[in-house]
Amino acid sequence: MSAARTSHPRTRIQAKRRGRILEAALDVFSTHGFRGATIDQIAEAADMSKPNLLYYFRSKEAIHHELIQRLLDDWLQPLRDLDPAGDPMSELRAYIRRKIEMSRDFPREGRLFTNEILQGAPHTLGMLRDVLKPLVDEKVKVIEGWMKAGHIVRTDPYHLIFSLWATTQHYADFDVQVRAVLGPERDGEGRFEDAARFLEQLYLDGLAPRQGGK
Amino acid sequence: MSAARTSHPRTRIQAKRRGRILEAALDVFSTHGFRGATIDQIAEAADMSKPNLLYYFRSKEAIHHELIQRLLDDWLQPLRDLDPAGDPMSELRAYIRRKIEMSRDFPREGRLFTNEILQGAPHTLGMLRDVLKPLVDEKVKVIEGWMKAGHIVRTDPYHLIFSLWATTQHYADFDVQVRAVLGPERDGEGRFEDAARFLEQLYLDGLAPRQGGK
DNA sequence: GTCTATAATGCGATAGAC
DNA sequence: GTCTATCGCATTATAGAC
Repeated sequence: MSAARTSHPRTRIQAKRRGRILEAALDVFSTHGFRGATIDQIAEAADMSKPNLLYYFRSKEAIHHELIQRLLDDWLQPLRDLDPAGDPMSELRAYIRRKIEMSRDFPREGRLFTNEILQGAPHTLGMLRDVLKPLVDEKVKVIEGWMKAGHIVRTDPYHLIFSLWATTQHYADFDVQVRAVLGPERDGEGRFEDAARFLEQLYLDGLAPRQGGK
Repeated sequence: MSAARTSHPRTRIQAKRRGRILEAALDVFSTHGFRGATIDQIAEAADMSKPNLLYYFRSKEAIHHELIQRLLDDWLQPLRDLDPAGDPMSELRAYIRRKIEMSRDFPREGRLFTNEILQGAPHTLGMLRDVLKPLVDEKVKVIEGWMKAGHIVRTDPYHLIFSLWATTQHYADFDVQVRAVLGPERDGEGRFEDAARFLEQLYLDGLAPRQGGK
C-alpha cells in the first residue's frame, strides 16, 4: 500500500510506526526547536533510517505540523475543564494542580509550544486565532461571572489566565534554570509539589474576596 | 591592526562595528534561536558581508557568547536593586514595574535568554550556577527577613521569585500569543500597563499579611 | 517497506586579492 | 579592512535496487 503519507494511515502497522516517529520527534523538536532539529536525529531516536522515516512523513515540517495539531487539544484540556458551575476556588486549585502536573509529566509538550510561540508561531498562528482565542474568550466570561457574583475579586480575567499559564508553564520551560537556582540540596521531584503549594496560596489568597468587600 | 577579534577592541571604529553586529545578532538570535539563526542573516541585518562580519568575530558562537555575557548583568539588575532596607510592598511593586517595562522595551533580550534556557542552557549553565544562583540566594534571605518581620506572609521565597520572573517575562516571550488572545480590539501598548496593574494587585494582595494573623 | 547511494542546497568558515 | 570566490561539511529530500 502506498498511502503511508496521508494523515490517516489505514493499517495498524503504519499507525504504530508513525507514532514512534512522532514520539521521537517530540523529543528532538522540544529541545532543539524546529530549525535546530534534524531529521537524522529524529530518525536515530525512532531507530529507523532517514529515508524510511521520510516514507511515513512527506517532510520535516509535516512531522512538526502533525505533532502540534495532536498536542494542542491535550494542552488546552485543563482550561476546557474549568467548570462554570463549580466552586471557583476549587476550580482554580484544580487548574493549577493539573497544569503543574503537566509541566512535571509532559515537559516536552510544553517546550514544543514555547519554542513555537517564541519564534513567532510561524506554524501555529492560525490555530491561536481559531482555537485558542475563542476558548479563552469563553472562559473569560466564566471568570467574569464569578467576579460579578462576588466569589473572587474583580481583576483582569485575560491577564489572570496569562499569569496562570506563565507560572505553571515556567516549571517545564525553565526547568534547567529552576534546578540550577534551587541547587543540588533541593533537587528532586519535590519542586513541583512546592510550586503547586506556592501557587495555590498566591492565587487563592490573592483572589479571595476581601472581608471589607469593596 | 589585527586585534579585531579580541573581546576588547582597541579602536573606536572597531567597537562601533562590533556593536552593530551585536545589535543585528540580537535581532536574529532572539527570534530564531542559536541554531535557527544564520551568519548570513546577521550579516545582512548588520549591512555587511559575511566574511567581513567574521573578521570581527571568530565564529557564530563567539557572537552569541558575547551577547549573553553583556546582557545578563542588565537583565538581573532589577533583582539586584531589591533593597533590604526598603518597604517590602514598594520594593515588590517597583520590581514588577521594572520587569514589565523590560518586557515592553527589551523583548528581544528576554527571548534570547528564554531560547537559551529552553534548549538546556548549553552556553549558559555555568553562569546560572556562578552568577544567578548566588544572587537569588542573597535575595531569598532578604525576602525571608521580610516574612519573619511580618511584612509579608510566609511562603516559599524561591517559588515567589520564579513566579515573578515567569509572569513578567511572559509578556516578552509569548507576545504573539498574548496579542492573538487579546485580539485586534485590545491590541496596543496598553497591554503592558494592564499587565502591571494586574500583577501588582495579585502579588500585593496575595502577599499582604492577613488581618487575623497567621 | 526498507535500504544504499546520491542529488541539491544551505551554511560556517577560510583563502587570497585588493 | 573589505571583498569575491570557494572549500568542506551538514542537512533535506529523492532515486532506484531489493
